[in-house]
Amino acid sequence: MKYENEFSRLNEYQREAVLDESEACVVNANVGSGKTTVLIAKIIYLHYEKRVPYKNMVVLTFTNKAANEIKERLFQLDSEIPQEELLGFGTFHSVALNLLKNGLPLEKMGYTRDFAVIEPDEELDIAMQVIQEHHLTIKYKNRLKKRLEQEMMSAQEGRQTSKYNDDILTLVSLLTEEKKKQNKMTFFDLLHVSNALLADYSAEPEWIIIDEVQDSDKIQLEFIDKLKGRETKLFAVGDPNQVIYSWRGSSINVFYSLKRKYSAKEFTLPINYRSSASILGAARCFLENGSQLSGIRDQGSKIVIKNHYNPFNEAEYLAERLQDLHNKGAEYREMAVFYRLQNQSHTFEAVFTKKGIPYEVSLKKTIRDIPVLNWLIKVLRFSVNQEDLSSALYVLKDRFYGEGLSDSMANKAVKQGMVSESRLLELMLQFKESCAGIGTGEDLYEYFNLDRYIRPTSASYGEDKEAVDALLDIIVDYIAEKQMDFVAGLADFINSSALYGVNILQKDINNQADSVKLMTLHASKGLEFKYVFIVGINYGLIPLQTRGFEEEEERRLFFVGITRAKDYLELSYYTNPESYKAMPGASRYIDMIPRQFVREGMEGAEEISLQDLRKQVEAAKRESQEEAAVTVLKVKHEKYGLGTVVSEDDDMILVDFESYGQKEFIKAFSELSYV
DNA sequence: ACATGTTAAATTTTT
DNA sequence: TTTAACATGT
Repeated sequence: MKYENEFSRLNEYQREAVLDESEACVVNANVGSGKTTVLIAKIIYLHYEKRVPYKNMVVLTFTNKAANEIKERLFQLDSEIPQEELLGFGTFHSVALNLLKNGLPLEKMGYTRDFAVIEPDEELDIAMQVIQEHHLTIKYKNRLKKRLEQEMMSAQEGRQTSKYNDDILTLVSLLTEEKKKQNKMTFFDLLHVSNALLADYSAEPEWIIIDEVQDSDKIQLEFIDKLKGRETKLFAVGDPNQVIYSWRGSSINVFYSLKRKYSAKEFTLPINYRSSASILGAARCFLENGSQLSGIRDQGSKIVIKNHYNPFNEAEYLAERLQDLHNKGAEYREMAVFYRLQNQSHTFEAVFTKKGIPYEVSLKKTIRDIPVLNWLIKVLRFSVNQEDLSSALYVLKDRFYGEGLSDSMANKAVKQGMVSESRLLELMLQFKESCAGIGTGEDLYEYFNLDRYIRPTSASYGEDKEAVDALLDIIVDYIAEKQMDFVAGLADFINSSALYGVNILQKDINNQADSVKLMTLHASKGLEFKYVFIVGINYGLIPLQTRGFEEEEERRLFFVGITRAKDYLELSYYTNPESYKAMPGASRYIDMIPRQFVREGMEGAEEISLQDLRKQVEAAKRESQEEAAVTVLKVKHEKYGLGTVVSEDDDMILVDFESYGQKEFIKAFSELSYV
């Protein structure tokens, strides 16, 4: 039988975990040790050997990508699995959504079955409207999103007081009511409402299987607990060394507390198949105390440590280096550049574009990032749900698209039913009755008379129309494929687009394209590349210097980064980081790597010690300072404008500004750029 | 209404 | 360090 092949490739550790019979079991899987392989093998084993139907399993992942990977593997064995068998397979949020849509008595929580899922920004819009309507006093409104998130979390933990003396608690309860009234749930609400309802109504799956369990936050753990019936068995895989999202609510202890809570048997997957011995040797220095990590590959090429003068220099060097690798036969898709902060990508983008190196920046684009689509989605939201007043108000009040009504006019039209104030409002209100004849994207476009409302005279018209056409086509196709009634299908699309995203810009997600990947260390989790370059390893940047400074997490983040590399790892730092966060010179993390795994400099076999490298760096620094002393250095500052450098040392820089006079800055914090 | 002093926060990101 | 919002004073 075909499925048995899945087991023959497992090593003894993996097989032991898959064949295990205990009620609850956690797998402590080292980086690169075949975590997903074991998880999928377990599912296949349960299904084919133990005859557990897929619909009796709940398989929880954190990303849609991971969920799709698992489902795809199952389809490879049997392409005929019906969709509804796999409703329990997906992210925590999508599984919760399916439970709410198909079973849980959510009327008890003040919702109806056709509720809508909203993104965080939309909740913020509603919150602002609530604040305005009830004349609430809220401090730090610019950080409301973060504050709301915190308040929701602390309400979850039963805390009733807030840090500031304002109406935030009133806002939270009014907002909760308003969301119920408008029949909307945020991502948080999906789990929160599910948890509340699961207390009385147990779904009791036969098995709960969890991927990357170390990333679970409080509410997700509660979801697992509520979902788990007396007879439910548990299988969870994770790696305590890869906790990099504790700032989002996961904790390092999740793995062990789960084990204790369910008296789970623990298995370990110790062998890393991914990386060369040199890379693993370095990685071991960044492990949690007491963790083991063994590999099976040979030494491989040593880790290269490079020093560059500044980010621009580095980008120029890297461009050449990558091109060189490519000329020698390596594919661009096997190469990746990791950095700590999003905005570090700009230098690379500019230089790579100039040099014609294909690249892709990993940045998620959602519908909300494109203003015209953000507006259009709200038009559709109100059209299918007339309780959704906040969307209607947004649509009418938007200054760029639609009719651009004033606050009071829009309120009159929407809340007091003065429909004649707005043709667009009429169209939205009549949509449900009039949409019978709509079959194509163009029909939808025509119905709402969108040409008039997306500003045909504006410079962005062409681009906007293209985006609108693309989205409308995607919507119509989606409804056709699901064979749903038009209105219901449209509502379903809006929900799933919030949860799974929509690929409007196909070129952004084309994984087949042979391009270098640029991403933050966080985004690199779960991926692997033949050649990995980690840049900007300066103290202050890696590890990032912050106020609530948790070095442990930064160390794990760096660990995640270096363990992405299969064959070749290159680390670099700047002499002049040109960022107020970073200090000149190598981060401590560079020194932590044992010399035996390191080859310094690129050319030649002779090894240069770290000491020598430091001397070189010092020399380069001195050189550049001497240079600075001879030639007059011009600098630019956002606020003070142009100026010349009067003097500088390791820490301070004194600048004479043309229109301000002299001012001294601490180098590490000043936002000066050389011109 | 405007001027001046004080305080908190800045980053990573999936759904 | 820098910024924006908040707090208080005239």
